[in-house]
Amino acid sequence: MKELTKQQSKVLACVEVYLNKTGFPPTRAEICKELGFKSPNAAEMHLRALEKKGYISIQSGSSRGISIVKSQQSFEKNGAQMPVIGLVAAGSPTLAEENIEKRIPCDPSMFSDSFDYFLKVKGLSMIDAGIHEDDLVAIKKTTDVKNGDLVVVRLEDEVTLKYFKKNNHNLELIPANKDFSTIEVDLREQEAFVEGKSVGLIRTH
Amino acid sequence: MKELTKQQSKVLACVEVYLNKTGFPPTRAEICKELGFKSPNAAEMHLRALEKKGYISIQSGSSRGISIVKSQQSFEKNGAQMPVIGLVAAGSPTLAEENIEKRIPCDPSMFSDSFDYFLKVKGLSMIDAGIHEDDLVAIKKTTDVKNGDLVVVRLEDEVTLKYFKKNNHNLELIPANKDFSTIEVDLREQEAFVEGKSVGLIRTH
DNA sequence: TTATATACTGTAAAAATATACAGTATAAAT
DNA sequence: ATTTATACTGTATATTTTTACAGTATATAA
Repeated sequence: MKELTKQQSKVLACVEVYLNKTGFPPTRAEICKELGFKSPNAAEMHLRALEKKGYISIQSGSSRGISIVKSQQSFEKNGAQMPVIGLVAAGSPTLAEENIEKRIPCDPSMFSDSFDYFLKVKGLSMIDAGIHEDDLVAIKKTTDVKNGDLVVVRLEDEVTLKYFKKNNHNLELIPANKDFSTIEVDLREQEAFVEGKSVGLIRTH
Repeated sequence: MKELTKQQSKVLACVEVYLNKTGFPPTRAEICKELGFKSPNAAEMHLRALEKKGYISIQSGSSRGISIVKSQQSFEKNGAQMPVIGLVAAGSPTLAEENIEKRIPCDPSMFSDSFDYFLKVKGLSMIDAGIHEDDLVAIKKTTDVKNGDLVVVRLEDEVTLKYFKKNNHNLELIPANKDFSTIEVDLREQEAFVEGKSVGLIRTH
């Protein structure tokens, strides 16, 4: 495959980003706007070059008739890359780039319910539920949880993975290990934030 | 999610097929041609209905500005669908269609090593390794296994998932549950076929 | 010095496209 | 008997979009 010039590479990336974001390809004018060109012909020329080099194909006469033949990066591959977040002691498990340990190629719909990220398990508090240290628990971001759900809860600056049980203002976070004790929270005295619930688990052997 | 009428369903399928084939969405006129309508307004009305019901979104004023919000089938998935095979008592876990319980959308490279299928775990013999009944163990087809690997072995017509340990002609298949005992095989007297080894595990909560 | 390739601006026209409006037809519901 | 929902045809137009053409500028190679 022929090498791309710096500008051609930018244009290809622009098309891929647009496609990812909207689900359909950009027009010449939209590429121009994104990359700061002032003439649609600038985009046109780069697209023609990309077509000649085999990276895209252009359906002549069709609006937005661009399709990616060969993605320049592993970018927008086949499947999604789901982020893995460490169970950090301080703060909530956010999807900010600096908290992402790595990404795993898999489909967000691989479990019965969709999920948003993997949480890497620390400690042995859920071992009797077959959840080991370094297992990756698939978390769906939601506050809609029921008693008995395996949930991610933030208490102060501590994030924990436990079974959920709530009666009025009394919240119990129940471990699955007899050496650990249930965390009891009186919601009138302390706040607790439900970050999400587990919909599945994966482990690498 | 609201139900679709027969025609709306056809139009949505048409959009998905077109998108799969070309990489960009169809115009109203193209939908008409595909489905035999004679007025672009026919397509327009169906698209509006699909938008109202939440199946697609339409970027107003943009040509081909259709994006799929909720695919009607699991159709047009990009990623692979990995087969799940039950740990059948008789015969080896083959990939023949009749043995496949279902398929899970995920990437064969999601674990450190690639795998070929999921094996659905029966029984509690590996529970101390955190492997529960109905967990899906990702199996890589190989005979290249080392002592300590978690392997799928076939003895006669029995298939089992155990830890592997071999010294000369003495093979031990070790469970992870003190209520089960190690299976010892003298390879001079009985054959044992290594079907593959586990590279990971997934569980749906 | 003269090409040659890259990288654009600026304009304009033809073609593609979305989309509104005015109808028609049919089956089911009220 | 009349409304309501679905499912279209047919036409027209404003807008979007592609795409050709005529230039400009700069760096590199011959």
